[in-house]
Amino acid sequence: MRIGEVSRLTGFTPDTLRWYEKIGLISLEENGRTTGNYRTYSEEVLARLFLIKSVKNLGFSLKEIQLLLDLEEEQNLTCESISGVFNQKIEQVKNKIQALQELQVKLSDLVHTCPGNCKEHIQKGTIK
Amino acid sequence: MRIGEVSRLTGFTPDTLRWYEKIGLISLEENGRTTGNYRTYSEEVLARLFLIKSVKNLGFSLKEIQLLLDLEEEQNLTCESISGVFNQKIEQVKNKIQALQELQVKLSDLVHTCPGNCKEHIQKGTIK
DNA sequence: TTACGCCCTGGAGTATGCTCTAAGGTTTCA
DNA sequence: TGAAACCTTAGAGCATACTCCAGGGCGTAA
Repeated sequence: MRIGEVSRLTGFTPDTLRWYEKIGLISLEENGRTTGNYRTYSEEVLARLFLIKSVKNLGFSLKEIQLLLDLEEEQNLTCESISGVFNQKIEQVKNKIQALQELQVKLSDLVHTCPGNCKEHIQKGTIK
Repeated sequence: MRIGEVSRLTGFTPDTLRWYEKIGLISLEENGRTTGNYRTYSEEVLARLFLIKSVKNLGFSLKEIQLLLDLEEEQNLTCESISGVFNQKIEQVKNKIQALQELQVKLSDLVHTCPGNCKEHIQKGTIK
């Protein structure tokens, strides 16, 4: 399978596929090129790309995805290891939500007390 | 007031202060240099830096801060204009919170149904 | 054979907001 | 006078995740 078809199947652009290869997220096998030097993708690599895609949609960075792929490489992709990684991400997400909620409250307060208050606070930088 | 003192007062590093000047977020007056070519900061600029700092803490990008500063420049920093800008930001924050909450649910579901489910879903990229 | 689509490479550019470096000039204090 | 602290500039580098480009080669169908 050449890069164009993989692109259509996965939704990643050819540029992105080449990029992922460059940073080591995927790697083509020894025989991963045609005589004309075109990349060929095996079913395994395709599966890995679908993995990357779905985990990416869960908000994981490429670095975090790499860790998950390393686990798989080492045959350590167990329930426990997966749960560990995911729970960590859940914590991160929770923290981010909380920070944003606090921010929302602060912003709303500012807007609601705006007349005779907001502008001065902004100009003097006295928003806490 | 020279850059070092402004740095101590505002918490911005000298590099950051020079950066803000370069991108036009602040600008020193005509007489904003000593004979030795050192920057001097007026009280107005200092106040503007405190403004920048507090608005930055509310999650505004430098570009958004620039818009706010432009309003001030044009004497249009009224309750209405401030509320407009802030309400827009509140919307953004709300949307981000919602997206993260949905993500959290998805992640939690995955972890809770993990045994006999999670690994396969991950490997096959069948997480919805 | 030729046209067209697909693919290759290395390298630059994008956005955001700094941060660091090199190589020098200025101020201040003892 | 000399050291230490402070300041100057232009330009490169960082992190993230691509995206685009130029200048070429490959594959296939008419």
